[in-house]
Amino acid sequence: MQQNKIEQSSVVGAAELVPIVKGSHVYLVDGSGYIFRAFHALPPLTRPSDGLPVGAVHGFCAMLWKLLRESKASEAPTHIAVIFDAGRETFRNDIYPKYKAHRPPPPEELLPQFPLIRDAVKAFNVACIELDRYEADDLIATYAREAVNAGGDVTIVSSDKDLMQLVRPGVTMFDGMKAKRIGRDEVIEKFGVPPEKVIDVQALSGDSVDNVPGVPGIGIKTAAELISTYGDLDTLLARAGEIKQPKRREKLIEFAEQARISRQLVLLKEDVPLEIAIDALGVRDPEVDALLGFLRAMEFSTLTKRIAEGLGAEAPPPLAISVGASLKSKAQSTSDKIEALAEEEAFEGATPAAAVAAGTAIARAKAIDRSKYETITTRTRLEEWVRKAGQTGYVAFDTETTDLDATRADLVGISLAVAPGEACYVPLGHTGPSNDLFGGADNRPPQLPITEALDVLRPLLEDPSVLKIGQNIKYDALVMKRYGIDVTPFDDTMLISYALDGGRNAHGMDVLAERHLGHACMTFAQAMGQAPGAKKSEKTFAAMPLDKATEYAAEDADVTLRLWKVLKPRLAAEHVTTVYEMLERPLVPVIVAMEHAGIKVDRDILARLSSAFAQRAVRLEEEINGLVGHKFNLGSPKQLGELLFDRLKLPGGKKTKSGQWETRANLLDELAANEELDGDARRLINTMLEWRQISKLRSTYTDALPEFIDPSTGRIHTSYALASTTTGRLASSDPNLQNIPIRTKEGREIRTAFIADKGMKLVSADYSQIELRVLAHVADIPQLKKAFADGLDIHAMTASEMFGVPVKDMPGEVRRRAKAINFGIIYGISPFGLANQLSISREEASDYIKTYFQRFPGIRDYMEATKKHAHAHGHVETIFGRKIHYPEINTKNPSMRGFLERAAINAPIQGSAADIIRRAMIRMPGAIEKAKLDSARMLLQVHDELVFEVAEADAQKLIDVARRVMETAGEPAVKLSVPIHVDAKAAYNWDEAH
DNA sequence: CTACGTACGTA
DNA sequence: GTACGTACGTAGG
Repeated sequence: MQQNKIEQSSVVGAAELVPIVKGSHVYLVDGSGYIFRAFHALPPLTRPSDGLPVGAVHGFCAMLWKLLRESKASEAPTHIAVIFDAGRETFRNDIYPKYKAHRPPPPEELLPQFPLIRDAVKAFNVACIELDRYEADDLIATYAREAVNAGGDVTIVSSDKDLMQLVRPGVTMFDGMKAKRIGRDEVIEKFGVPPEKVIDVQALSGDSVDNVPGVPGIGIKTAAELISTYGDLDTLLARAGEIKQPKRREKLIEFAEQARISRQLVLLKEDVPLEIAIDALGVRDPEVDALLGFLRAMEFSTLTKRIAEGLGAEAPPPLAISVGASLKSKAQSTSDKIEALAEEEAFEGATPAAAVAAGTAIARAKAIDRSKYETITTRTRLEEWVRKAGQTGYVAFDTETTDLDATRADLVGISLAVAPGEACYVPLGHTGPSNDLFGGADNRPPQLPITEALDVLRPLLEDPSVLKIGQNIKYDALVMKRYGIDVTPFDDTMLISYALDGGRNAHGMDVLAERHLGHACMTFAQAMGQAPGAKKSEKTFAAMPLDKATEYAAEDADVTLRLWKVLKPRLAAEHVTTVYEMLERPLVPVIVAMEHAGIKVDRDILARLSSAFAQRAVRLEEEINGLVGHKFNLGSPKQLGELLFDRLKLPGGKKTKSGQWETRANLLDELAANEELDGDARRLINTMLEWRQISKLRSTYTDALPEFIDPSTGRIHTSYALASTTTGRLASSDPNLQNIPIRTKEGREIRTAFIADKGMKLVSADYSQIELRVLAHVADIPQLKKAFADGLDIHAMTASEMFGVPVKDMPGEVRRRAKAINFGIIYGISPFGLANQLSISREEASDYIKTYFQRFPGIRDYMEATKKHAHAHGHVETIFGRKIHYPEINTKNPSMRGFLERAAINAPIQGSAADIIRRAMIRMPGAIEKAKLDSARMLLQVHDELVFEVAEADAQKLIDVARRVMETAGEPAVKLSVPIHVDAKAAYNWDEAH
């Protein structure tokens, strides 16, 4: 959300084109190179309030500012761009697949800084450029060539030796960190040859970091000597036989081709198809508010001040309380405090543990007192609160509405909190108690008109320099979006808690308040009171009197702020900042957009199905009644169980733990397959199963879904819970669109009711076998990895390994069993469960498992290691570092322990897959925008599937984009050692698209 | 009206 | 054997 704002401003400035002429000076900054160098060369720096690593961001901002403002007039840039590497795969991998293959992933502290630096570039109103399949170096080479051709000068801001080949008349390099120019002489000093021969030297010497092979045994020194003697690489290779040293001669002859490939790898491409013309890179003034807002949000106070002065603007007040700083300056005066804050860049910060302690102390210092909250009904008081929040730099924020469903909720009020105990409530849509049929319009309490209040609040809620803190802020953001307000930037205490304590506790506000503040929140029911007569469903917040509403609403904001104080510092202390910043927080605006978009549903199709199902159910019911001889409630498992096992005395009955007969579908299936049963009994059971299926489809889907269609748009807006599962998966509700039927013919018909809008298509893209691929990767199983690399049928391969059956002409039953075992492994297999699934004996299942582990000992080792880790640490982790806690895993209760162990085995696999698709979703809007697919929107997520809507003509293009984003979603943090495959299809309804 | 168990839809 | 949400019947307030 913050990015959007900054992007807009840079787009505005991009309108004017400045052609390159003689005297133009183009600065091309190697962004990726700078990030790595700054990260390793500069001392680590963390944001005081939350410990987010920002050292590279700081170094980058300081360097960029210096370039823009402090270079000598003769060297001042007329054009400037910062250029980044787009992704891991480039055209060089087509030439040489192993190029840069051994690069380890960037360190954890660096990951959150990549997007921040892109934001920084935009905040400076400087063009931020990257292009898929090309490295930053190629873009730099291309821009440099264009600039020189047009008569301009070029400064490449980088110290990367790979760029030295570009130095020539008109092109120099500048080391942004050492503030040192690199010209022809410096290149000769480094390589022993002039710039135009650098690639020949590199082709010989290779580069172990980039995995450029070169010629073994030849380093830069020897290479330079050889090239100087023979003139260039081709001549050298042609005349290699003349070389005196025998070793060197042999190597050069043997590896001649490898040297030529190496030259191709190091040679920069000077004719990249540019998306942004060089004329569009003209230097623009920064947009003051956006830039200072960004710097302040990073909490660089000295730099903010310096840049503010340079821009002739007032420095914004620093964020009031960095936890560590406030600790340090406890007994100081306000002015001392501000002075202390001004030095916070030098301030190393309290230890993370001390920051946590301080935050907790602040949050708990003042008791929660509902009588102290202010009700705001005048513009002046509201403006005063907005000013206070602006000065503080953060504000807890909560909305009260008429409905729990944000896509249909109307705003009733907004509460704010700026410090523990300092909270207010702004009523906006209270109707007063409704004692009559007219909604009590006459009793409407005095309130600020909603449009006026929102006009005052909007600048605060959209202020890039003020952090808005919410508890499940997705809800509030969605409500505010419908009132035209973008809440940005934000933190979410629910998501912070989820990153910290997933598996330890739930993350609703009442649970968190109880756990972290020892406070029992006022419940909604308490606030509403037990007004007699009124039905609960008709009680909305709008009817609540203002005094009660203020106590309830302002308490929520107060509690949210206190929770933030307690929880935020823990992110850094417990090493999950990256999880929060990379997997949780950026997902919020994406989900808001998806929920807001909704999916079109054809009411008529559902209605038709519903009545067809109803007729069929009646027929089946009559048939059953005929067979049984009397009526009974088919929907009652209790009555059915008694009928089948007590009255008809059918064999094979099992009881549930509450002593009831079990009547689950797969049990009835087996019963019906029993040859000894008489025909009527089997007919009864089969009819019963059919009735259940049809009734389920009708009640859960065809009858229920139309109720969720928004009458004005014809679309269904589900709600995604971001913090309700233990593993990191999302959950969908109201309605749940993650369990729309697909397995049976009747069920699939329901999917045909999910349709694309006029002129549009639905695109469904789903990961193939993502969890098994994750398993192959994390457990490092050679056969599985090979099978995926070769694109084999993984279940057939498993069967073949286990039973020695060739894959060709394998009986379906054999493959089915192997498939069940593969799933069983993911679920933390047990003989009991496998036996149940396959309807075989426990002994047989036990044998299967034994055979499996003999064939894949690595899987057993992985499972044992996971269990051990869980017992030792109380948690397991996904490949992205998400922690899933199992505090009870050492319980003495064997069946419970077994359950938790299986869950702990499953969690890293399911959770890693969930993290991968989260990353894909986070990147998707940007990728769609970059591909100029304006018509495309992401609508749904079903664990391993994403559903989009797109103009018919763009469907194929979207498929390409979605597939690329999904298949590379783990990178660069994690590159799986198996390929990831995504299937995608477009059609006019969900059934055909899947 | 709520809480729980059972059944069943999805990945 | 993992992870969910919803509908329904039933027991108890």
